[in-house]
Amino acid sequence: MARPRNRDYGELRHELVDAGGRLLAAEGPAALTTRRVAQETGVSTTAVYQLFGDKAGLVREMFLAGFERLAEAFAAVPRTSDPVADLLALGHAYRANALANPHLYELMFGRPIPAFQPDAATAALIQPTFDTLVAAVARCVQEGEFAPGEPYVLAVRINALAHGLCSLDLRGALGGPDEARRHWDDAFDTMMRGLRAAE
Amino acid sequence: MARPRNRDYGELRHELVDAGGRLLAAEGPAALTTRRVAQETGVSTTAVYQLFGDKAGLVREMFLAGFERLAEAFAAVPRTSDPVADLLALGHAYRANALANPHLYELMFGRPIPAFQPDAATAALIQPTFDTLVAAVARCVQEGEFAPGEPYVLAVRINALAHGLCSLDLRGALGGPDEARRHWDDAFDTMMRGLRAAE
DNA sequence: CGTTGTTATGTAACAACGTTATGCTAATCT
DNA sequence: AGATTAGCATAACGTTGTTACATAACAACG
Repeated sequence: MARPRNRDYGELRHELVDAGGRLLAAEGPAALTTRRVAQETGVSTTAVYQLFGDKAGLVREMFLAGFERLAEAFAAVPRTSDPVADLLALGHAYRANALANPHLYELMFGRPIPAFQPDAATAALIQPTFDTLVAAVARCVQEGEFAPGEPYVLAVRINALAHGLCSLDLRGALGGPDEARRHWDDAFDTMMRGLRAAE
Repeated sequence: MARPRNRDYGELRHELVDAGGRLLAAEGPAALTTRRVAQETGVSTTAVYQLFGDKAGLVREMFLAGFERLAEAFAAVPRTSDPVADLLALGHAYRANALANPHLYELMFGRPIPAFQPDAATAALIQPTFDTLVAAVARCVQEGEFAPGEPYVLAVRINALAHGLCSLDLRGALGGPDEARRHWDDAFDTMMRGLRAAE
């Protein structure tokens, strides 16, 4: 009856998201225009609207791709017999991911493109990434390293510190690379000390 | 020989910054256009360019006004004999300020308007606001409540946690108002525990 | 007091943006 | 093979930031 609808699953979709990712990483959110994304991919802007509805739809895909990358970085962190060390390793993976692509990090945790704001459905899709952190915290509690507490709540605490530090770092408020790294490690030391079970 | 240049110090300047602040607070960064700001003030867009150079110049002024407001909120926090309680009060003032005007908070600590990025000179102007926090931390160290440490470094740690929590809160990731408040208080309890001097 | 040089401001236009109406192309089903 | 319809390009619309131009206001000088 009709031409097949590879609309949602075509590879053009992936190419556009990829081009958008490259543009964002290289030149920042201001360079992320539908025209440039289309041009880089060798198609017209119409493709973006056909495949994603509007620019926010494309950005939404880039947003989710960012979280997938973060989830992969988390998955690559080995699990040892020291739950606290594992938690700190997760933190370093989070930090490395942020520093590797600052603009993408801002897209994931800030709001550099006013037209895009993750809705509830989108927010739900990134929950698994956060759950990795919750699980690592739960291990620390179960093995008696942390004082008793609901792992989810403790994870929020750690997440807040991590995000705050990355945010300051990307703004250049933490000094040079070495100094920034020291801030990170020392801040997590303090946080771990606060979470530790009483001796 | 010439007309006086009230260019930099006229009250029109203040009116435009004010109108921009109202627009940002009420409708968010997408509504902050030079045309609307000019229209609200009853002048033409040219005035913005004459007084501020470009849109980023106007936004820069709004940015600084935001930090002045925060500094005032900090100054209104009374100083008691309990330095840790005073520090926590400073934190609550920070939080209240963020929740009172989320869009302004994002302008101050995020990057919702790509055209505006605070340069080094602008960043230097907001240092005094941060110094208030450093001073409060220094008291905690001097009076033996906190373990010895450089106050500036400890303040960064606290600032990171505060910003991370506000950021999550404004994104709605902390649940309802009561739950968000509990997250804040508990997170600061943990941080204070980590900073405390050994008994 | 009028001329002159400079500033303040409005008008109108520019390029670039997000978006959409229109229509051609080509792939699939009957 | 012909009909049907998704996929995409062309070209336009309205809005954005910005600027060239013109005009009006004002202070200093003759």
